[in-house]
Amino acid sequence: MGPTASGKTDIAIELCKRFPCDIISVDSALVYRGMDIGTAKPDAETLQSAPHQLVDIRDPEESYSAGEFVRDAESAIRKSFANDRIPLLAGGTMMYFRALTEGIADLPAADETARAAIDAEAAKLGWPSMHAQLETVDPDTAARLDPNDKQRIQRALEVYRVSGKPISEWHTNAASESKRDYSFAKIGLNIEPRALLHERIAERLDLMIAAGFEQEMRTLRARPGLSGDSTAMRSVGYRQFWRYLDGDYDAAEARDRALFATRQLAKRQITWLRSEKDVFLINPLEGNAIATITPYLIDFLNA
RNA sequence: GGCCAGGUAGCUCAGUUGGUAGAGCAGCGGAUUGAAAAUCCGCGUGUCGGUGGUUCGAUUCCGCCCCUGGCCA
Repeated sequence: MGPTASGKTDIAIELCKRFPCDIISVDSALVYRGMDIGTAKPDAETLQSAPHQLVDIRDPEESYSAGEFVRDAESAIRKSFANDRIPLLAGGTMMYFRALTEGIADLPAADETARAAIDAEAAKLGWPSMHAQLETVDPDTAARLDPNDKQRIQRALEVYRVSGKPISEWHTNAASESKRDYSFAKIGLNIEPRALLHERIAERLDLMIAAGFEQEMRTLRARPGLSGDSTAMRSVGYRQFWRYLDGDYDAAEARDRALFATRQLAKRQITWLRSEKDVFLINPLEGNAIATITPYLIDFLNA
């Protein structure tokens, strides 16, 4: 696990050459078909020689979620073990990692109808008012959410409306730990100092643009079911280039905005990483990363 | 060379009728339970271009100089 552009894919593929691993992607954007360049998805050839589970499993019009990920990942992990292989989870969607390793409450799934209704109300009344509404049905959740945190307020209201039960109650009730007969060796990748990560991010973004990211965007924009509000199109890079193609600003500004968004993403990922317990942290630029990881992994596997 | 407009935070700019200044963006820190590459919260000392002068006090007024842009030669 680690921030974007820290070299996770390369290291995962190297590890596969030394251990009998099955790579399972932990990435909320790689799940989408047709979003290849802007997500830095490994190319077809690489995927052929080093197959990744949970890549290209959704169309960009569809949604995916942490809950679905946990189910899919657990299923892939079981299959891998059944074949006497080692599941290697690789990616940067830190909430997915957290949900998988710490468990996630068994909550009602997303409900498009309820969300649309809440959005419509919020457009009229504003989110602070929706927050006040939440306070009357679920004061505990309202207390921990900022009145402007639309996404979480919406989710809390949605759960209450579709189930009649506050989300805080779901959380406390569903504390049942799923019993696992395996444990995780957490390997965290990070590049320090930050400026070095920023350089890699900029280089990679310019490579994406040179590789035809704009054409990929045009193809996506031609899909009738997609809009700038689509979940997939809110991804880093895609969001900024969508607006560029809308004519809101020029290509140079799109590139800059995408760059900023990527750095901000990396920062949030690093915040998750810092709070992660029992991580074996390495800097891929210092020494030989594989040589550092190998003894750690062997110890873990022996234990 | 002359005239005009500017030179204030990393960037774009606001402002101070003279009491040493503040927004947006960037950056940094944090939160994170089915959208998470999402969503949200917090953090603002910078020779106010330089130098003289007036003043109790100048980033603010005046002189000179430097730089940038435009117009005129």
